[in-house]
Amino acid sequence: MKINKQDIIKKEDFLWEIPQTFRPQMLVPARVIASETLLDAIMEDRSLVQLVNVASLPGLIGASLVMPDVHEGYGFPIGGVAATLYPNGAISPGGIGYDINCGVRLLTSQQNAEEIKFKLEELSKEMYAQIPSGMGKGGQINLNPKEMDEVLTKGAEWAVDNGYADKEDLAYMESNGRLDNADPAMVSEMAKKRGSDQLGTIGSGNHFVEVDYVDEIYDPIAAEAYGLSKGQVVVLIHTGSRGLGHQVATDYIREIMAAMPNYGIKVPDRELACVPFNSQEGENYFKAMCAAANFAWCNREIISWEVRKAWKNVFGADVDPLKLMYDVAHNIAKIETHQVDGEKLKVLVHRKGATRAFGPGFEDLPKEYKHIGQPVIIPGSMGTSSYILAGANRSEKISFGSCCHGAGRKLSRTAAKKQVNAPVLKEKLKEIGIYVQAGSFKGIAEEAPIAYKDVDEVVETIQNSGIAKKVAKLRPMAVVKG
DNA sequence: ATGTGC
Repeated sequence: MKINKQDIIKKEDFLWEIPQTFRPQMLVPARVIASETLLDAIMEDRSLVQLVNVASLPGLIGASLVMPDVHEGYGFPIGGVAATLYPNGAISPGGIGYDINCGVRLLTSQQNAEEIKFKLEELSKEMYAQIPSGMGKGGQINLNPKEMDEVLTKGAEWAVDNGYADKEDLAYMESNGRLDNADPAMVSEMAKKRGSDQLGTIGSGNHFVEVDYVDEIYDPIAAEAYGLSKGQVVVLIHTGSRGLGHQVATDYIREIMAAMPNYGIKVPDRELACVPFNSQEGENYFKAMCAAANFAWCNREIISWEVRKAWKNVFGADVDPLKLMYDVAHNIAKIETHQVDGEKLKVLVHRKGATRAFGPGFEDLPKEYKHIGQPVIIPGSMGTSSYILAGANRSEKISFGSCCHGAGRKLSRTAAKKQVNAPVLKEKLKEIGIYVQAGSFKGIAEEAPIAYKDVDEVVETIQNSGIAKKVAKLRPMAVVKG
């Protein structure tokens, strides 16, 4: 299948549509949120073919959607949103991704960039020492089976109960860092074993811990509500459920592929394997996915503990504590209520490389954010800007309350490695005041800024589409990578 | 993304 420009209709500025009539198996139209230039870039890979494939999944409603940072992924595009009818529509592990509850959080300090500049190199080294990173790497905490089950059930709350964090953090996390449908019994022993020493570790690839400063404020009222001010030093943490979530995805993709024929489901790409949510396999996967999501929230909480420890070691025990601004998941499926064609429906929203972005009035928000909308955290690539946005009510109308999740990959990892001289890049970043601490030059090359789309353009497109609005821009000062 | 691959 090939998709050409003439197959795409401009619905409005920044919203494009491949109509349902494009392919007989489509149940709904496929939509793209993008500027014209980004749309051209999106057409370079298989993202739109995958988007059209998603539009044929059983129970899919409204439209299959992609964000301006989209690129191709396993079956589903990364940067995609798919809502299926609950409880008899499809659930598909490929629509969530291998790194279940990969996500981002932002910690805010009371210090400004000028004040900490002279300690930056020391800080980046101390953070690198405190935060285990890299492929297959374990950390300090070894969970016994009972503790593992508690983590899978309680999520970030486990970190609070065990002295790694204060209770206040929980209010500042999507779903309070805990999904109630989790069932540890649905997670394989292999997955538990792989995760047993991985709490508090970032892993590799695009995962990182980064010290940034607030470079620009676009919306002073929202910024004040979120506790952001110009020049302020903040910390971005990007990671997920590590080997545990990966194993859950592996286990259930296999099981669901085998079970699919029993439900008479045929999909255009085997990587879209799915079953009805209310089938045995579907329910088991959902319970395991929720457990893996809880593991990821606990992981980001323990990493925050490590960052806070490094902070005290460098700035002294009585430095003002780092506060959690917010924590968002961007690889997850959630049961939500949405208005579709004038009808209120319960749906399972698959967000794969997409962030929840409900607007003002949304219930699951701390009270000081409720009139602003949900914070959306958009990390850029290494050495470029990141953004804090606020979800807008328009997202509830056109994107099932979702927004983009990053800059979006432009080059494959292999292509990036060919083009980038990592030691030179590391030096160049240091010259412009960004300290990179990485376990491997391979990781630096794969994550080089040229491997990514222009985050400024992606965020501008989001703002113009109306699904979220810009609150602040962040600039990096120090990066810890795997 | 991932103890990097049927």
